[in-house]
Amino acid sequence: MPRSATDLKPRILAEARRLLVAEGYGALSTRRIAREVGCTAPSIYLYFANKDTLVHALVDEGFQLLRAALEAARTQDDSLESLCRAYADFALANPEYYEVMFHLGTAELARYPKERYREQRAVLDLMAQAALGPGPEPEAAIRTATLIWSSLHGAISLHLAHRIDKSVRGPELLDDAVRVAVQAARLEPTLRTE
Amino acid sequence: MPRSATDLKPRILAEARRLLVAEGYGALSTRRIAREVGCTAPSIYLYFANKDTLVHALVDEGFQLLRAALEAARTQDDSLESLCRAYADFALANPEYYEVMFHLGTAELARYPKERYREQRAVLDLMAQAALGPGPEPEAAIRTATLIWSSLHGAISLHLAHRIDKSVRGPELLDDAVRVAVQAARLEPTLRTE
DNA sequence: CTTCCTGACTGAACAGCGATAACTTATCAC
DNA sequence: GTGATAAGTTATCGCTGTTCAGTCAGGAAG
Repeated sequence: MPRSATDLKPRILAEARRLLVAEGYGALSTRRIAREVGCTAPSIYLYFANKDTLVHALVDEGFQLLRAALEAARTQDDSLESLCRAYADFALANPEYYEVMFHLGTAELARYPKERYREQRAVLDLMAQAALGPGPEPEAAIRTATLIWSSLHGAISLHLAHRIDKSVRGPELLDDAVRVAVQAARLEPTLRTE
Repeated sequence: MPRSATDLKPRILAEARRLLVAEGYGALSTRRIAREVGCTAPSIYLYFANKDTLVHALVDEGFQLLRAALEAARTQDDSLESLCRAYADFALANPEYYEVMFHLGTAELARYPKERYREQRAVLDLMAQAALGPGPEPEAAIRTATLIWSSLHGAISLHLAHRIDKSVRGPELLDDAVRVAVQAARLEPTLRTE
């Protein structure tokens, strides 16, 4: 067996990704990844400082995928609604990614380096542009985009966790959430002064 | 050291609650609880089938607290807005409870017995009543209430996870989310047919 | 050809986790 | 007193993330 030139790092990452998607976050253990890849657990620490940084790499991947999905949607239909729908579709199509991106416990999440929040910001900026255009008030746009985002995230999050009453069908709720988000964008300027 | 009559079960539960609130979900381990209580880890299994059921007991506690908070708010001001605000206040005042109630990983969450979703339903019913009153269409009320709930939950969830852009102040976002939720309740009947 | 170094990798180990089985002990009924 | 029952223990299993000392291949230098 050749020692080097195995390019272990991408193989570890690939296996982590595969395990995440196939068996969920709970199946992500350094030893399991190592076994699956064909090396020993300590080898992982040659390429990742700890398990957190490995998981964070997957989080980053998730945000890249999400951003790509949103940008693809925007080239087809540059409306806020289509953007929201693309966001929801991404979450439903990649629940494991969405979980690792947003549902890590607050403790794990706190270890995610703050600078990388830029990835999220980029996603938000897409929404902000769609909501208000590149207007003269970027702060208001971010505020509105955050509101839209949180509305979407709430419905998606409850839906993925199977916490929605059975009499409320998931897709309908998501449709409604998108509509509410769009409405929120229109109403937001007037909400505050009401 | 007296053997029996120590009433271990409530002490275990109390210590679990204390650890959850003081150090977060990550600090909840059977061994830690046992050490803190002054017994050994297997003793916990005399009163709880496994760690899940212990955690689920805390989840139930959380829902009871939430429900009590909502009902208290309703006696003061029977409006949807005050109910939403009470919900948000509960989450911000008890972030650890909110985390254990809603941010358990999907795997852990799937083990929570479905019958106990009634607790959540009760909370939802409060919102539904406030939104539409005890009208003739309970299904529509539940749908609207779910929409309101998801909007609130999204903003709270992102806020508690510190995922809100620093230019958007948390309380403002929550205020906006409450307003959007209230608007959603008013608009919901017309959303679908738009 | 030998020596030495470097970098990749491993085996063994540590502390902690949830959980189980087998054992001991205290209490109470008879 | 004796036996049953319940409560709590010790010891253990298999798992986790992580560290450390050691091993071994490949290449460079002499």
